[in-house]
Amino acid sequence: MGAVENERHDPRVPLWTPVCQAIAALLSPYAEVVLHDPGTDRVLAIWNPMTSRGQGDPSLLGELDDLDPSGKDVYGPYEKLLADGRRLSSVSAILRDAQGEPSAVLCVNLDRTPLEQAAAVLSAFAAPTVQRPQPLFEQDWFERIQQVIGSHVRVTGRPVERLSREDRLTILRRLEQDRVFAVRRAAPVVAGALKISRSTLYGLLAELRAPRAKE
Amino acid sequence: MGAVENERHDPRVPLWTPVCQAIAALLSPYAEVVLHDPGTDRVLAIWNPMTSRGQGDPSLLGELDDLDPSGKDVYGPYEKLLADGRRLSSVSAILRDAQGEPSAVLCVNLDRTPLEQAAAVLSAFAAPTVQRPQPLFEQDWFERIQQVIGSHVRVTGRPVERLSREDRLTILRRLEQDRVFAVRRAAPVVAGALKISRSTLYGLLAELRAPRAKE
DNA sequence: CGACCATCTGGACTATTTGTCCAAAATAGA
DNA sequence: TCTATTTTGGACAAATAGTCCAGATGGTCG
Repeated sequence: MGAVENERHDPRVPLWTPVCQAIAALLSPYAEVVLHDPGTDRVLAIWNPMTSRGQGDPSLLGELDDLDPSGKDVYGPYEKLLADGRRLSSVSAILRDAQGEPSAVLCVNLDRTPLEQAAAVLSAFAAPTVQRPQPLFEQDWFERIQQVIGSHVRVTGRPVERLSREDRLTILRRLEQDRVFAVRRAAPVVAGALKISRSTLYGLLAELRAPRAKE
Repeated sequence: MGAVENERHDPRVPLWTPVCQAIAALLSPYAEVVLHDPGTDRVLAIWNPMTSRGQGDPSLLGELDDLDPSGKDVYGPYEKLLADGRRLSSVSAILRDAQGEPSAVLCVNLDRTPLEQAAAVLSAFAAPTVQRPQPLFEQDWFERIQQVIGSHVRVTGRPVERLSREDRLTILRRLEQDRVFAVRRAAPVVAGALKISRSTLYGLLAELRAPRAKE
């Protein structure tokens, strides 16, 4: 930890330390508590770190992505995935000083993996051995694409070649909901099926995924 | 502990009592252990009874339904439903004397309800509130992983930490069949769930996928 | 105990896939 | 035809997937 000195005396750290420590202690060892400086976008302090981040490091993970100042100060819990496969539940909160000005951003990352494993063990314990008949899994993501597009074409009566922009957005919204793009190589296949270029595909997707950027 | 005059001296009861008592103690208070007489179809003894049956009562629940003497002596676990809605997992075993003759039938009935409730609590803990838009398609790949691994662990009795190389290959073969690795980011999750490194994971996978390289 | 074998690990590295960007071409409309 | 919008191909940048290997680990056997 290099740049410790110049932030050691940041008044915000001692201010929020008790809360953070309490949370970290309560949820240890499965939760990491991070205090960010929203101005410099760096870590002010961290308790029980799960990644290799330390104080002064830039805020990774996009924890501060879209903390729009409209309305709520608490975000999540939403899901995050670590490189090593752990699944986190994260909540963030904007901490304000006495004047109501944003002072720091608090993030709590809880590793859900052990809980989920425990749940799996418990629910499987002494359960009948007969396996569930396997939900077909994602064999059919390909068919699914055909299906969604085909059905839309049939409903609107427009052939794939001349669907409107809106049509395509609708279809993509649907495929996105169905998590089709969580399957490797699905994107180019969809582009092909829609007879549009990969660029366009990603453009439309970005539009969908953007919270409310447009308008 | 059940004991009635006219059967007090049945030599089978003292013979099997230690095992039954041990099982009952281990799983108490959620399991009932019953010792049946396959000849008279009556209860020889019962520990930790969950229903109102007692010693000498006729064997209810059809626990002895189809214990065909061909091959295995252990049956289940299969599911049973109690009148009050509790879900039981049951195993039965034919106990044989020194001559190999059927001596008694052991049934263990485990009440799964509290476990299932606990599992529900655990899996809900800190789960993202906004997620799960559509269970339509399979986002279940994660659960699937838990399921496959969990079931293997249960069957072999080995905890995840000390599965053998073969165990892991078996599990991976299964996951591969289920196309789990066609899902983005599945690999590190599997590695994490198996408690092995990403390297090892890919090594084992390569071994599986190699046509006939090994030998 | 110590050598030995098999396997696993962390990390560096390469390959493939995903996602972004932009200037130019295509298309739709008035 | 002229203009505004959208699409396209292709160049990049970023993220994931997969490979490789030297060293760590763990179990076995004399």
